[in-house]
Amino acid sequence: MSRPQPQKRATVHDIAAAAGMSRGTVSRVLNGGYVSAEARAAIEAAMSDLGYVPNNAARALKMRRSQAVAFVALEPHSLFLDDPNIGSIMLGANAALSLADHQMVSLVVESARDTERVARYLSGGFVDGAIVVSARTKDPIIRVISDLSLPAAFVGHPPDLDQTIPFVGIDNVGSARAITEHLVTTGRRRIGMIAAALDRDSGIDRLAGFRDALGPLFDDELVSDVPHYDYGSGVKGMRDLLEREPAIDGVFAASDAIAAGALEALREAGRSVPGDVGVVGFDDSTWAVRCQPQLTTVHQPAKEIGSCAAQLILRQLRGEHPDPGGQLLPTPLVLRDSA
Amino acid sequence: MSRPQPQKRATVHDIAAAAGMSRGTVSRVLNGGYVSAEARAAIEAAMSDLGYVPNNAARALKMRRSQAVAFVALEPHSLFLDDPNIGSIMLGANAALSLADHQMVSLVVESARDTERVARYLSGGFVDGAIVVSARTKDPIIRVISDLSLPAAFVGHPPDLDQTIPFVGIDNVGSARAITEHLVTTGRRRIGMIAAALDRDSGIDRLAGFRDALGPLFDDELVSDVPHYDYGSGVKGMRDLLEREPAIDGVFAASDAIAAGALEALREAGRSVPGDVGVVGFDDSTWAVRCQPQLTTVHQPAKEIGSCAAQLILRQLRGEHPDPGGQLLPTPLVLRDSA
DNA sequence: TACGGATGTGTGAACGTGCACACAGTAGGA
DNA sequence: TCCTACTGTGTGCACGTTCACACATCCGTA
Repeated sequence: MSRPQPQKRATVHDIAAAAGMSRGTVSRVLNGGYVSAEARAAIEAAMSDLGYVPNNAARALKMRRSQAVAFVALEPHSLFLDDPNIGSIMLGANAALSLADHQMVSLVVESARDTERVARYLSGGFVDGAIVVSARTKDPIIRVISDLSLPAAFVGHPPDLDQTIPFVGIDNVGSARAITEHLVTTGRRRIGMIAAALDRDSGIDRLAGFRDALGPLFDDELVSDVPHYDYGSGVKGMRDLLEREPAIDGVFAASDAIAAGALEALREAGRSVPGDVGVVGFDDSTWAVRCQPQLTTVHQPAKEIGSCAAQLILRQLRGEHPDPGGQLLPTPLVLRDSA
Repeated sequence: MSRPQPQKRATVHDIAAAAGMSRGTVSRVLNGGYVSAEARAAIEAAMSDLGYVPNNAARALKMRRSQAVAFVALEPHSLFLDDPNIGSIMLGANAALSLADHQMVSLVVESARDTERVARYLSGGFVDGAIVVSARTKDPIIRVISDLSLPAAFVGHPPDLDQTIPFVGIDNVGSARAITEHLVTTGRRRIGMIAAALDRDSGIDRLAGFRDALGPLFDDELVSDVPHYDYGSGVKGMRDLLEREPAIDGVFAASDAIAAGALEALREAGRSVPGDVGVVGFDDSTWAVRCQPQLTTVHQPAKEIGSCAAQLILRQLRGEHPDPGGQLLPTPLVLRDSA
């Protein structure tokens, strides 16, 4: 009696009894099959009378399908702050799953406690698959998914641990190379980078692309590395670069938020953009159009990434085995005013 | 054969057989009860051997408890853009639920299609309760929750439809009054407001508080209303106000994002802040410290709001009936440089 | 000796579904 | 006339779990 039972709800039995039919017929009304018009009418009347709603838990148990897919956001705290794209990725995934009549459920993992509980949740039959955002290689969630062979898709970077899990992302190296080349071809010569999150693939790859594009022009002294993809880091990073090389005339910021911070630091220092210094960002987030001047940047197709990840799951649920190589989406350059 | 069955997983039966025990004993190992040391050891060995994970769907069916609580975000598209607090609210709720060993699952409702599917999901026994963010009065989700008498809590504004559902929020009227009074007491005389979202309670209440605080100083001409709580709206709203009243010396922006936009418009117009014009915002979001000058604003305790909503659910799950009046959290003024 | 309580274990039923199967009636063709 | 096909309906079982109950053993005490 300590735990009050939730109020009793109508079941197939109840509406079968009310309609004077058997459970089987009710089931056929719900799931298709031969049912006479009168029987259907009687049953539908009973259903709306008693306010019947099918019990998903029972259905999932029997069918071994829940029609739900998890969207697992690891370290969301930093994600929400650093990456304005996470919301768009979620909405993209939701839209795609929605079309296939699947429910997306987002789970956030902040603590070790969360990790364990989410692992239990994923293994428990409440979801048919999982989209995992920004996992680190070592993350225990990956092991669980791998052991369970739960249909999964990774967003952002490949799960080194299990090569059979597909992923979707962008070509960070190529995109960074392309936007850096834009700085070069517009005549910049002393080009620096504010590199962030060098403990993640995205951070490492953007730096690699930068170095790649500059070739002999590359100067180790002109790379300032900051911990996060955020505004504050941008301010700090830019001040740092200005101190090291006052003659700097081009900057590649590893994210739009960082670029926004860099603009602020440049304004402080009395440099004009793009006159004295050309600045480019990465993400094409809301930051890009908010800045003064608006940012030239790399467009991240966040919505498409989400929907692509969803497709990877749906395909696995249909029994297809997507090629494990992973999928890279195009990232067009967006030319605005900052470089 | 069109739909491949997910791979067969170990059940209590399997591990009972492997350990030479009965299902009952296995259940007792999992849920507590009298079990001898040897039996426990044998069963635990079998469990790790076979990689056993309990099936939540079956447990939920039998127990009528899923240990999961939904976090329903209505119109998340505008939320993610407008309200930087939604993430913090989520994390606050998750932390509180996590402590009670409940899984939070976020559901996103964008389309009519989503509404229906989420309603089904909520009624289906996959969750024990629901936290609903920013519902409008007419939202069909409210009806579903009400009909089901699913334990629920609303965030942000009271569900007019069903007064038995508790809510948690802030005193928008009082907070707006307080911050407006700050403008008055610091000597501003021609004070305007950029009011947003006048189709929501939050928008209406903030305007009411503003009017309240000004009393005879209030001038209808000095209110510019914009659709959303975002940066662009702030720029537009401020330009509008400057045109109507060039002598304006104080502005209450309905959100920090709007305030940031207003600062931009003021800079364009060559006004200094706080010298010529004092500007105050609302939310104490990341915008507040990013701006130049940093914003004087109203602190929204987003994390606490989330955790408070979670508590309201947990309390209902324990069988208590929280007073339906709702709960308003304190919103301290944060004095920075913009006014 | 007999009894009550504590400890340990097995068994059957139920949670609410969906599906395979069985059955009944009708119609059409060989 | 019989066999088959199609439509419509009812019944039993299984999904994997928990819980109530029955049973079994051991101990201390009346």
